[in-house]
Amino acid sequence: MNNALHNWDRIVIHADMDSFYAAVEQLDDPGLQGHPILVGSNSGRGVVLTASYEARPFGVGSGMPMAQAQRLCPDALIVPPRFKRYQELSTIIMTVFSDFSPIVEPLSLDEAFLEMTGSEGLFGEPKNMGRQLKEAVKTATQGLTVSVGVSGSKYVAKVASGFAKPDGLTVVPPTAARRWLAPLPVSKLWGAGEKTQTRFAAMGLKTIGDVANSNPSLLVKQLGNAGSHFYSLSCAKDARKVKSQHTAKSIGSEHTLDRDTRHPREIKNYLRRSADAVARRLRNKGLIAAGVRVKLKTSEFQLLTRQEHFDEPTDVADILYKKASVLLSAFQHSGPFRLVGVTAFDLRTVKGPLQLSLLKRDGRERRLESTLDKIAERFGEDVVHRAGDPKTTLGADLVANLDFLDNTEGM
DNA sequence: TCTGGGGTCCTGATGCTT
DNA sequence: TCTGAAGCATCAGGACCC
Repeated sequence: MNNALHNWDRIVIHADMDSFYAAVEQLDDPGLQGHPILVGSNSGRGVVLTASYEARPFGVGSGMPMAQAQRLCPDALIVPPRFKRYQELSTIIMTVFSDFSPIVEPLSLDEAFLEMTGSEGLFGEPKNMGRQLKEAVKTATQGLTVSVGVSGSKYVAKVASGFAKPDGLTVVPPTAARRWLAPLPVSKLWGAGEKTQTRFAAMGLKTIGDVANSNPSLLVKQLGNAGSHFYSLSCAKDARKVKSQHTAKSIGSEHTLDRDTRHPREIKNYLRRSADAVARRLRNKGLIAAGVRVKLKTSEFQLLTRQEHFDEPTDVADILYKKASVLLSAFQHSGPFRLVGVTAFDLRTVKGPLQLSLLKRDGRERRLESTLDKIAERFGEDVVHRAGDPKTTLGADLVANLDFLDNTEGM
């Protein structure tokens, strides 16, 4: 092993595509290359999703209202997003990542952590790992660039990947991490947004080094548990593992209205649209929801929520909608509202939802559970998931003929 | 100037159970 | 049977991230 590796207990890579949506648009349409472009909706109340690097010197960035971005950069071309295409390229990129490590934790379509500990034999020292990863992504996507950070923890790797964008490669050995972080502003602490930064400022803490040299018990007193979290990060201590398994905890759909409204009928139309979208996504992912939450945003940007559990988990749009409509009447605020949303939460994997609801009626669900467990044992979970879908032959069979279940009792 | 949509996690209040 | 405390679950809201 290389001598330089003696100080590396862990090797973590954070890879982050450079202005991903905008780069994809420029890749697919060479006429856009070299021009400032803004990906996002140009209508009504849209914001910039991604600005190309040509647009950024004008002060334009993600999350900025489109109207404001256009004023700052009048020559910019506005391109509506094509999420399907971004998803396609994301799949290619994640496949490249998985060629480098069996443990990949995607954070979004365009970034991920890779656990690289123990792969020095394959890819050489950390810097070489980063170089090869960048090259592989560029080749697989026919030209997209990725910025890569390599260090001994997720946090430092993440800060490092953003250090030399675009097309950067920053390697921070674990022993140098605390020193490397020290001069950076507190805004680089993961989880410290605007509010927290204001509180740090009030405490006289401007840099990560200031936080690392401060009194941790004072931080806890001022910021609660987050105080000790930020203190650990500032000292480059972050033992969180890279996790390849991700299970969704909630699925939501929300709409900002073209104009604010206080009319229940209009709001219910949006509830219906959102409930349909959520139910579709639940079914696509083979999930059912045990509860639903309604979200309203007032004209003054106050966010209000009401939630409730179902008697039994569901993925049916109509049930989501009906519960959401009931919740709507529980809000004290009469509007007007600018945003309406529906979120399904407390998600579970489908285990024959249709059959379960049918059998619940005649008290046979426990038998079904054990039957499905047996099927899973013999044929794998995937078969059980497909059995839960009435569109499949197996699912249809199960639904059509409940006697099948009785006959499989002795399986 | 005027603030999207998809999420996650945390905290404090409240209510239920033991 | 009543009551208070402790523990836990749920809910609403806030903050944050991409």
